[in-house]
Amino acid sequence: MLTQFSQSEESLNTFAPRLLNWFAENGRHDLPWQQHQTDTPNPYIVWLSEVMLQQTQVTTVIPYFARFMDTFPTVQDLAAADWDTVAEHWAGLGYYARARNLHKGAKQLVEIIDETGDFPQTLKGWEAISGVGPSTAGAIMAMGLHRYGVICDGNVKRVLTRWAAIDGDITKSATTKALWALAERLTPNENSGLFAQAMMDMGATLCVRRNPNCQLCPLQKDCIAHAEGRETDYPVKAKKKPKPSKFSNALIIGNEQGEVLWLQRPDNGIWGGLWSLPLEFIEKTEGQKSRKMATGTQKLNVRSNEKLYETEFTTAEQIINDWLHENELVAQPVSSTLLDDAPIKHSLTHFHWYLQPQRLVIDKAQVLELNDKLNAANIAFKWLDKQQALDGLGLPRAMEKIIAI
DNA sequence: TTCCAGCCGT
DNA sequence: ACGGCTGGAA
Repeated sequence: MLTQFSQSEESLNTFAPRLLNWFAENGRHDLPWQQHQTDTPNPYIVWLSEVMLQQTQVTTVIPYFARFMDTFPTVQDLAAADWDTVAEHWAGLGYYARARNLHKGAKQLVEIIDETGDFPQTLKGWEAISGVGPSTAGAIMAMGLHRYGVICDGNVKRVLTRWAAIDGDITKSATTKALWALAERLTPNENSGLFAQAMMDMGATLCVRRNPNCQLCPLQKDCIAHAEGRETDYPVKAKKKPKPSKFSNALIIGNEQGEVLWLQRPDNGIWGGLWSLPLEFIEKTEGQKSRKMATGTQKLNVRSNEKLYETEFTTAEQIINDWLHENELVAQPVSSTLLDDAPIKHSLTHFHWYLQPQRLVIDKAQVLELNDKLNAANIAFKWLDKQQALDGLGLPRAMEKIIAI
């Protein structure tokens, strides 16, 4: 079965040489993960940088990459590290499942290296590593091993949907398939690593989402979207649903030494594996806030739709919320201004989150009681002052915002 | 202030 | 098909 492409054979055949020529003369060659590149490619550097770059821009990744390479110069160093050290290095980059998969992947890689003497050498071998999917595996094959590899990430999809006027929704599997087929058709057998870098660089610097710089583009003469003046109509994506809003109290529970209680979040869900203040989900309806009660303790009127939020309590938060309620302890709102509450707004993938810091100081006996309850449930927790928390814990940005008040 | 991109796991 | 985070741009 011959796949049909909207571009001519001539255009398909000259795509790679035009792009490679542009990259050689105008591309970026001094990114940190490129500087480390020599005639002997380093799969560790490519794997680490590609995972960091999966959902994050180059300028954001640069300092994180430098710090990772400093602390974990080899995959063995990363595999041997404690999770908390890895989390602290990743904190702020977001999508923390990437960090958990990276750490797990390092252990998988070390096991393979111990068995075979080297990193995986095949696409399938890399795709078996946690956190490595088809595009990252292709990038590692091409740039990390100097073998043949095809990438089809967001940059590539933007370039190709414009150049070939592919107007299917790129979130649909049929369109994804077509884009991969085109990417494979265009990737040269030689220098697929340079080609991958060139595609990503072109997409990131010229063929950008808004105001693409078509004048400098080596693909301009046969770009269908450009010919139609419809560059920004591509790529086609389904419209997004509006995000709902959620409201939570972030409990700053202090002891008499001025230390605050921190909880490690479970691996799944928001901020998985990082540290957070205990959260107390609240429901906001028609301007009224009502305190959310954990299962089994509700003495207040329970609304019929409250179950929607129950699963969002972690076990630790249920214990703390129950204990506070039993002891009739109520935290007081902390305001950045004297006059009114100023919740921290934090937007996540599919909802906006309003976090209201609330403070409460408990005495020595209460601390011991709470510690006992958390220990009994095997909860990971720490009492730390602000600076200790900032320096020693992997904190999500939202927590940094809260303790900055 | 609001909107948006982005790849993998489940 | 959906959830996950943040910084940058409009």
